[in-house]
Amino acid sequence: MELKELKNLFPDWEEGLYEEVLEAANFHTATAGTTLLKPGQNIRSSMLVVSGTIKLYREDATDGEFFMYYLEPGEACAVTLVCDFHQETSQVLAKAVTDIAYLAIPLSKVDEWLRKYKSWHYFVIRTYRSRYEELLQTIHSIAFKKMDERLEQYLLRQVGRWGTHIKLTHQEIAADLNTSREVISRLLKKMEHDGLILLHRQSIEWVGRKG
Amino acid sequence: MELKELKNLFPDWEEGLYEEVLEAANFHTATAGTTLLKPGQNIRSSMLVVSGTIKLYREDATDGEFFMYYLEPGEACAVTLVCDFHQETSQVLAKAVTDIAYLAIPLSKVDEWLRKYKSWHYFVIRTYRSRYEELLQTIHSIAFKKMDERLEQYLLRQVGRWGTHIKLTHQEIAADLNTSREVISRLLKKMEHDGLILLHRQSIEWVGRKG
DNA sequence: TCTAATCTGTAACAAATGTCACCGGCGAAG
DNA sequence: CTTCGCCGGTGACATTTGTTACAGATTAGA
Repeated sequence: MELKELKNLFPDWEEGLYEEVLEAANFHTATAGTTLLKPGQNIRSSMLVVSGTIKLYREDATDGEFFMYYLEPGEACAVTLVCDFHQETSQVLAKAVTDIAYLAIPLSKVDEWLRKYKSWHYFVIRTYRSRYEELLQTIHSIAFKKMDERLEQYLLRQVGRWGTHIKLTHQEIAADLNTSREVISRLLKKMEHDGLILLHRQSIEWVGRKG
Repeated sequence: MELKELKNLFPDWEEGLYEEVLEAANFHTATAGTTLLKPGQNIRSSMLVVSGTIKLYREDATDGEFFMYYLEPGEACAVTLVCDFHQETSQVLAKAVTDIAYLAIPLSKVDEWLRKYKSWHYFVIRTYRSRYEELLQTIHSIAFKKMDERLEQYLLRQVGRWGTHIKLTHQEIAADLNTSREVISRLLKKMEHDGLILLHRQSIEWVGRKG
């Protein structure tokens, strides 16, 4: 992990901070599909994503899991950043969507830098704030939108993230939107009928709105 | 506002912080029903609740408003605490539910103390974190629970907050749960039938589960 | 007192979503 | 090649929630 690369990923930090991070952090890699964080697990370090994409779920014993958000390069996991304030074991599941690389920061350092580096402090707050906004957004969708709108929004985000060729099964989409596979199949079929998408096996192609 | 009272409300702060807060803060009061924060309004100060209860809504131009949470004495509004990092005007509506008293802290001080007082920093983070947890909880309810369960949960929280005599109209409850009055009436009637509550005019009495 | 507004109850219906049953197609493992 | 499991499609139906339309009851105010 090079200094230059780090500065690129996190452009808003102060000078001394980069060096400290490089020194204190452990560089890790993992292959697609790996579970990075299990619910109930004690969190000892925080994650800064270097490359790849991570998916975060909220786990619940009774009702299953709930998709929270993606983590991308240059972002940090808000949950692990502040989870030690009460020694809590956050009920979160993190999975690598692609092959990934990340820096693991010991929580003691996270804490130490808060006082030492203003930019780190802001980074933490900003991370939290943006996640908060995202959650509000999600709530808004669930509370006010119907499934067809949510699905379209979901697909559009996938397109923005990985291009017009969406490699997801109906099952996976249904899981992310907390509904059943049949409902998704139904709505996708309708969207195909409306010329928004093309349905292939294991994948969907976004062709957008005509006119 | 006395030092002793302040220490009581916010027991986890450092010594010098109390004095600074007393000096920098403006003490305000407002009567029940007052709108304390309008969406789009520029936020110049953060609120620390001294007495009474405040209700926070997320405002949206197209789909109306969404009830977020209550603010109680000893708590701070997470939204106003960090809203200036990008000069944003958060889309939030705050209303006094009861007569209230609060301290208004200039945002410059909020920022200054972050670096000066570790306990203040933790206070801010903790505030954010607990709101985050609460949002997750809310999402969970909306995503997984049906209306009857949500209603029961809602009523139970009211009971915990203000006692078994719930002074709310069906209309108000419906607004908080983003549904229609008729649905609430229907479900309440069923709950009465099941012996959970007694319905009066303008109010509901919680009698709990038998056995 | 009379009137208007608000609150609650309810029936009937519409729409959205969840569930069940079953089918055929495809691909991986043997 | 055959079998098995996952993927997608689809129809029928149940359930939940939203909507419309009213009616009676209570309260506030003129």
